[in-house]
Amino acid sequence: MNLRLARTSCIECPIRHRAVCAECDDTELAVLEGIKSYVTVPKGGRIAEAGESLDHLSSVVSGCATVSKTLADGRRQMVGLLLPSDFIGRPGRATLSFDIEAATDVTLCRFQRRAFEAIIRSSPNVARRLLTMTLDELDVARDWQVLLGRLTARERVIHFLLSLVRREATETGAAHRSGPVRLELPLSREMIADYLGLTIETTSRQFTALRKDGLIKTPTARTIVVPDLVDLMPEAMDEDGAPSA
Amino acid sequence: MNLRLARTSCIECPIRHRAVCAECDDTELAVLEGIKSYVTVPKGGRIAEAGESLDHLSSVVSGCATVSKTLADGRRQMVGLLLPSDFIGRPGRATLSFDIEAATDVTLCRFQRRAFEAIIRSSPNVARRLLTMTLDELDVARDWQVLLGRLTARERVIHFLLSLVRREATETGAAHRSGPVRLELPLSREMIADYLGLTIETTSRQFTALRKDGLIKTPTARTIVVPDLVDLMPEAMDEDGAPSA
DNA sequence: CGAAGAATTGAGACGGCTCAACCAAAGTGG
DNA sequence: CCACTTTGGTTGAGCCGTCTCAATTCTTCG
Repeated sequence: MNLRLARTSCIECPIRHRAVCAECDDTELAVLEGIKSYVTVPKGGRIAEAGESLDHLSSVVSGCATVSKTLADGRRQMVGLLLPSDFIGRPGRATLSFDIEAATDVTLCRFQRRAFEAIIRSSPNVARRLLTMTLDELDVARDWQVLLGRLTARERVIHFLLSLVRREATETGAAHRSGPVRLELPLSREMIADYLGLTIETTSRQFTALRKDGLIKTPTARTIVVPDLVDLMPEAMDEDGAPSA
Repeated sequence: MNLRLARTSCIECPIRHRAVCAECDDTELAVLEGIKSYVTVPKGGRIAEAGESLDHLSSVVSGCATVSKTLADGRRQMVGLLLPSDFIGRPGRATLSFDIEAATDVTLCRFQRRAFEAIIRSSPNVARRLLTMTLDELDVARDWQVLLGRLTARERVIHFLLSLVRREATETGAAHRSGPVRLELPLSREMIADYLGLTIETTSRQFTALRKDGLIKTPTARTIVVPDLVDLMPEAMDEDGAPSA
């Protein structure tokens, strides 16, 4: 399940400025460079399992992974989506509370737990960056809680689509809030359902409903075209009447 | 809305060993001692509002506060419960994304944002502790996501009760997993409903159902007695068949 | 071309929501 | 001190959105 990649220099790393290492100076980067190793997990592969002990921490370099929990009777809820630059693992604790799986082929930049924990102690830049990233994840998790607790199926799906659009926008830098947008869904319907706390069927029905309402087009099941974002946004039901950034 | 308290020494502070300052040495503690101030917010008072800029960070010393978001049409979802030793605010960012309100009278130990951020930079013990606490909060938020996305009303209420029991246990140190337990609910039915992503009515009905099933007794609306925890736990539906710690 | 997996669609059941009445406890004012 | 209001909680009846179960279509890939 693992495939060693050619060593890439941190300097030309695609996630250099967004990952845990974002605030490192050259010296710190050199240390990380020394202990890192790349690994690729194929689509569908397990990256980590709840309860099992992890001896590597890592950053997602490319691809998309899911964080989820499965109940004894099979009910499943996704609680996190890991994209390039996101961090996996918990310094200071060996075990994880959730399953992590590759939704697409995923390339990881891994660090030995021990070595990384030492770096955190010696390099406040890494520690601070990790704190910021964790606080951001906490905000995401809490917004997700609002979605799961209070939004209707239609609102959830719209929210999901808008979040993908927003992410794409921040990645490419293009900040268009109107006009047509094309999306490649990184997740299957089943995964989207697990993401949104719905069933596959309800999720699918919402997509067709949105299509019939002319809010989206679906050239293929995995491709969504939004003719005009402005039509979608008023239905998103964000907080308190504030414009949904 | 604020009431200044007599200055209490950090040494005899009830949350000394669990809050952000838990890992501080005497020198660091002295610095914190110098910049802290106590404030009490009465039950129902707003501690902070989403979007507004906060110039104090603080620890909850006593009482119970809620973190929540309200949608434009009034739907409300609680996303966090703040108890003694929990931290409020985000170093490195002035604004909060959620409303924070006092569910009971709440006493806070406050620090000027600027001063505290300086401490974080100079004292890795505080930064590390804050990272650990944030990671813990993230785990809580994600378990909460599972509850909101996949559990039935009955399961949610049972989960809620068990989480209160567990918290009480860790506070007092007593770790009984069977036998009668008495709980004082810190939240009204409305707040519990917002916590669980349900309506007041459904929440109330679940309490009566549990009472009729003999799993709990309700001497008053705010007091729950659990005759035997063991009866409640199998219904909690925790992950994957693992015993619900 | 056939098989397996993914997605869609339909029909009916059910859990939780809405709306509304009712009740108990705690203030409040004459 | 007692009617009146207010607040928080419970209960009931009916509706609606989502789930369940099942059949069908579409897609991918050997």
